[in-house]
Parts: sequence; C-alpha cells; structure tokens
Amino acid sequence: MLSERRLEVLRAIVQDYVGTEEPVGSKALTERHNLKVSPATVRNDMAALEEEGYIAQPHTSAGRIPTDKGYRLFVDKLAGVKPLSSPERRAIQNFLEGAVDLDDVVGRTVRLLAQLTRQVAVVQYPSLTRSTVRHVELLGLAPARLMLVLITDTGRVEQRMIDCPAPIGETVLADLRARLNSRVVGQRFTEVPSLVQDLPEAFDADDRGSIQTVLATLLETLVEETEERLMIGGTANLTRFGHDFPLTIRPVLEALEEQVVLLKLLGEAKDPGMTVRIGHENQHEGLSSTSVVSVGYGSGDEAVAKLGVVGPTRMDYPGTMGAVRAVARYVGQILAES
Amino acid sequence: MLSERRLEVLRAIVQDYVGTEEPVGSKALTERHNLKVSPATVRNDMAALEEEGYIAQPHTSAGRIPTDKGYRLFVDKLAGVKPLSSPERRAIQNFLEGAVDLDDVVGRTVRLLAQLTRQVAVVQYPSLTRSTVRHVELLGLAPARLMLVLITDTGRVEQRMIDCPAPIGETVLADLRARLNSRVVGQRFTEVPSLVQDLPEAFDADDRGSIQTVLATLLETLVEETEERLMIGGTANLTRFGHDFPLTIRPVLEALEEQVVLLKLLGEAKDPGMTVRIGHENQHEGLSSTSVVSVGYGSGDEAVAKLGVVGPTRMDYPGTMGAVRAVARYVGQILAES
DNA sequence: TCTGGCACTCTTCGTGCCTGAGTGCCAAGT
DNA sequence: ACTTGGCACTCAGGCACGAAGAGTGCCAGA
Repeated sequence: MLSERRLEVLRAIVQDYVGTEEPVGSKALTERHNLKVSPATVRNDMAALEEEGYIAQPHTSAGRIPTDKGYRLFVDKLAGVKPLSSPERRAIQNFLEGAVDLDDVVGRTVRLLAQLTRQVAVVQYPSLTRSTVRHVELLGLAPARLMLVLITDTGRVEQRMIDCPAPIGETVLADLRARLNSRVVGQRFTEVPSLVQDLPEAFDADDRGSIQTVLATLLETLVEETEERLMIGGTANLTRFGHDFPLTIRPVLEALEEQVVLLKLLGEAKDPGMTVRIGHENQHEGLSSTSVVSVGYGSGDEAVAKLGVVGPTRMDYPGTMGAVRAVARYVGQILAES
Repeated sequence: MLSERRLEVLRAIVQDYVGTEEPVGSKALTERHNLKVSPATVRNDMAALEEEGYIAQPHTSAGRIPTDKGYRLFVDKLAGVKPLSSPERRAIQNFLEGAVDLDDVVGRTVRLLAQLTRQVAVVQYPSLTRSTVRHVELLGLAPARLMLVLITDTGRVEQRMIDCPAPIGETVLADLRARLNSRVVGQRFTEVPSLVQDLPEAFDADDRGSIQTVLATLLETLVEETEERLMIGGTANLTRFGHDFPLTIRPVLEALEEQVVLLKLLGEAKDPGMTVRIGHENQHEGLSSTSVVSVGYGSGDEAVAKLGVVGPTRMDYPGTMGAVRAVARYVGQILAES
C-alpha cells in the first residue's frame, strides 16, 4: 500500500505534467507544491511509485511522467470532479437554449463540449431503443409504393420507402394507419413486434402481403436504426495533442471517422454515472494514447444516449469530468422540455 | 508569352513535385522527363518561369516548387482530367448501389470520395431550393399541438413542432392536409408561398389562426432549411499533408468544422462544371495552402448540390478531378433512380 | 525515516566543419 | 538567337564535439 505522502506525490506529478506537458523532476515538485520534505525524499517516493508502475521515465536522467495506471489511480482516488463556475453554467444554458430541433441540440452540444474542454467532443443521438413511438405515418406515393415515417418521442424522424407486392387502396391504408397507431403509439420499440404481430389478420387476404411488407419494414427500421448516429466536433483540438503528435494524431482521426468504433467506445461504458477510460483501457489500437470521458444523458431519469470527450491521456481530468457532467445535465433538461 | 518548352518544363516541375513532395532541380528534370535539352537550358527556363511568378525557390540553392499561379496555369492549360480506370468505375458503382436512404447515399459518397482521392471529401446534401415537394404531412399530437413533416423529392425529411393558438379538429386537419397536398405536391419550393397564400379563406374563422400558424411554419421550414447541411470525411488524410504539417493542419481542421465556411466555399464555385480553387484563391485564411476541387451533382439535368475534395495545393489535379467528376455522375444516377 | 551530498548519466544545444545539390552567369559553340 | 558546358558561389543538412543542466541513485549521518 502506498503511504499518504506518496499518493500526494503522485497527485502532484499528474497535476504538473498535465500543466507543463513535460516530465517532472523531484526538485520542481518540492518547489511548486508545498510538500514539506526535501527533493531527496521525493526521489525515494518516486522510485517506489515507479516500482509499482504508476510513473515512468522517458529516459534516464529525465523527470517522471504518469503511466496509464498512474492516471487511473489519480482519477479513482485522488481527483474529484471539478464543478463549473457559475458563469460557465450560465453560458452553457444560454448556448443550448436557442436550439430549434434535435439536430440543432446535438450540434450545439458538440460545439459547446469541444469548446469547454478544448478536446474532441462526441455526442450520440438519443437512442431509439429506449424511446417510445410518437407516431407512425404511411403515405401513398404511388399505387404500390409507400413511404413509412416513424416519429419518436425524442423528436427523431426516420423514413423508409416501401414497394408493396400489390397495390393498396387508400381506405385500407387509412385503416392500417389508424390501427397501427392505436397499437404502438406511446409504446417502447421493444414492445412493438409483439403488438403488431396479428395485425394482418384483420385485413382481406389480398392486402395481407402488402401489410406484411409494411410491418416488416417498420420492424426493420426499429432494429436497424438502433444503430445509432453520432456527431463529433472539435477535431482541431487534436493539434494540441503534443509535440510529437504527427504519429499520434493519425490513428485517432481514423478511429474518429469509424462511427462503429466510437459507438462501441461509448457503449462499453456501462457505468450509469461517468466513465473514464484511460489509454490502453480503450480496446481500439489507435486510441491507446487517448482517454475517453463519457456519461449518459437523457430527457427523464433514464439515460437515452451518451456523450463524452476524447483527449490525450494527459488531460485535466477533474475539469473535463466537470464539464462533461454539466453539459449532460443541461442537455437532459433541454430534451425534457421539448 | 511562354514558349512551348517552358510550359513543358512547368508541367514537369508540377508533376515531379506532386510525386516527390520535394523541390525539383534542373538536373533531375532532364533525367526523369525526356526533355531533349541540357540542365543549363532548363535552368534558364526556370529563371524565366520564376521571373513570371509561376515557380519559386524555398531558399537559394534549392530546387523550385510551383506557386499558386503555377498550379493555376497547370490546371487551366496543361492538365486534362484523368478518367478513372474501369475497375475504379465499377467499384464506385458497387459501393454506391447498396445505399438505403439519403443519409446513406451521402455517407457512402463521402467515404468513397475520401478513399479514392486520399483527401478530405465534402458532400453537400441535396439542396432544398431546387427540390420539389413530395408530400406534406400533418399529425395531431395533442389538441393544439401538431407536427409538420415535409418530404422532398430527394428523399429528405424535415419536421417541425407547431403550437397552435387554438385547438384544431381532426376533420379540419384532414381537410387542410388534403388541400395543402393537392396544391403543393410536385411544386418547387419557391412556388409554394404563392400557392398557399389564400388557403385560410377556405376555412372557418375559428381555425384560421391555427392554419396561419401552420402555413407560416411550413414556409419558414422551406426557407430555413435551405441552409444546407453537409458531410465531411477523410480528415485522417490531412496527416499526409507534408512534413511541416502541424502548423498547416490546424487551421484547416478549424475551417472544416465551420460548416458555414465550407458552404461558402462550395457555393462560390459558380461554374456549372468543375471548379478548382487553388491556395489563396480560397478566401478563407486557414485554407490558403489547400486547393478545393468541386462540382455540382444532381438527380436530373440540373445540379442540386455540390461535392468536392479539399487537399494540399500540391495534389494530383488530373486524378482528383477525374475522381470528383466520376463520383458526382454516379451519385446523380443513384439519386435519379430512387 | 528523512536529509544532504556526491558521482553519474543522459538529453539538449550550440559550434564548427564538410558535403552535395542546385543555382547564376559567362563565354564558346551551333 | 538559342543552347551548352564550365565554374564559382550559396546554403541546408548531417556529423562530431564539448559544455551545460537537469535529474537520478545511493550512501552515510541525523
């Protein structure tokens, strides 16, 4: 177990390194933090910390930098979440309040988060899995051609073209529309399949084929569109990554373009509260020198999606976590209002 | 006026520089291109070209690199558009054919273009200005609350919430929906305002307020959503920018995040065919070391939106132009089919 | 257990030097 | 009037060397 002071030393190292981006030595530490011991003592502590794998030296005769394990300890035990200042809070609220539709909310959130944390922001669109159906609309575009429009309670709209096996009459369509809506409106997506299963039975045999097609498409949309979309922003902040970043930045940009990777990243964070994944804790190769701070947000009590930031492992964790949490709360509020 | 050979020298310089990314000297030129003259002669030509501002030296005793003006001349006079190989064409077609909806088409196009050109791709969503209305749907969510859904012929869907001043009955709503659609379906957005102007007169005085609200929202949507959206991809290719890119890449990333900037960039290209803007020809500061190749695309004869790529001024212009043009054609076809 | 001192190790920087690529110019050749 | 070969000049890049500085590890004493 590490003594109190050694933890204090680790904290100091992390803080200094995050600030200066340079390996920190024993002397500088004693000067800048008022540890009441001499550099020599700190050296001993550092040796112990290195032994345990919390810090490392880039080369002999250089200062120490925290390892992933060191950051992990820092985040878990040593750092709190730094609350935002009240001007910041006001700014968030003002900035988000002007949003007119869902795209706009998400867009503003991304920009806000990127600006606040000076890192890359990722915001997942409110998930359809946990949403409920607000309305299903069927439009006849041509005798055997329909458009299905699905509207969710989070304000999201999905549309699909449907080619029916046989023409379908306007009255049948109206009937189908009415029955469909009376069954599924207000229901969760997961409930829908069982609710519509026996619908075709209410119709003439002639129309059943078409109706099956419509229902199939609807269910498909529900499932397929659970592959969630997301928006990212603030990639320009990647340039603040470090002096050596040409090598680092490329795989990160590549990873960011793979929505699948990002979705997995956000999805893996099971913790209902905030999740911090540091360096190699991220499965993805290209993100091994980045940390991801993510949190769920939602319109009600339940989280419907995630948002977060991606930055260098050397990041200001308390500040970042504070910003992420605050933004998530406000977005939740905004969504609940609309 | 420049002699034939001098133009040939310029072409050779551009080609070599694009290939090697290094200043090219007189000797290398005579070797790699079979100009039938000596290095000394080429030197004279280079001096003349430099005098005229087509090429420059990074420092004395280095080779020459093309200036923006040099690239301009190259693009205008010396380079053709390099058609794609037929395997490439097939690949494009295959890749685009699987698309299921508009988002998907645009997403695939961006990825395709980025991969093909190894540069940053930008694709504008089909513009609403030139589109026609396919359907307008009105959904009663609550007595005085409606949702307006607008569907365009390009497959785009926009929705808006409407709070009416007074409750509106289901029959009135159905009536309004029917009248609205019979007037505007198939019409261009620009025609819509005059077509719906007198609609309220057909209804009871009680409902007119609500109907006015609905129409106002519709018109607003038509106008507002003419602010066009776009998608970008392939930003990881920015890392191939050059050895010194830390300085270069940052403003570019920033510019790319400002959709406004990009839209202006695409919008400024008035040429119905392909437009190439080189270096400082782009107004935006951060893009002064990049070139933008853009072209309109559309489902019919008319262009409904633009797509293009952003890359270093030192890019393979013929190849890039070929790829951009080809992709635009295929996307046009895909859109026309759906 | 802490502290001061000391020897040691490396990186970093600045200097000087050399090499090679590339140029400009000139005088001669076609 | 061009083209060509020759020649002197310039300058970036690489390499070696040395000095400076930061930081460490370890040991002996408080």
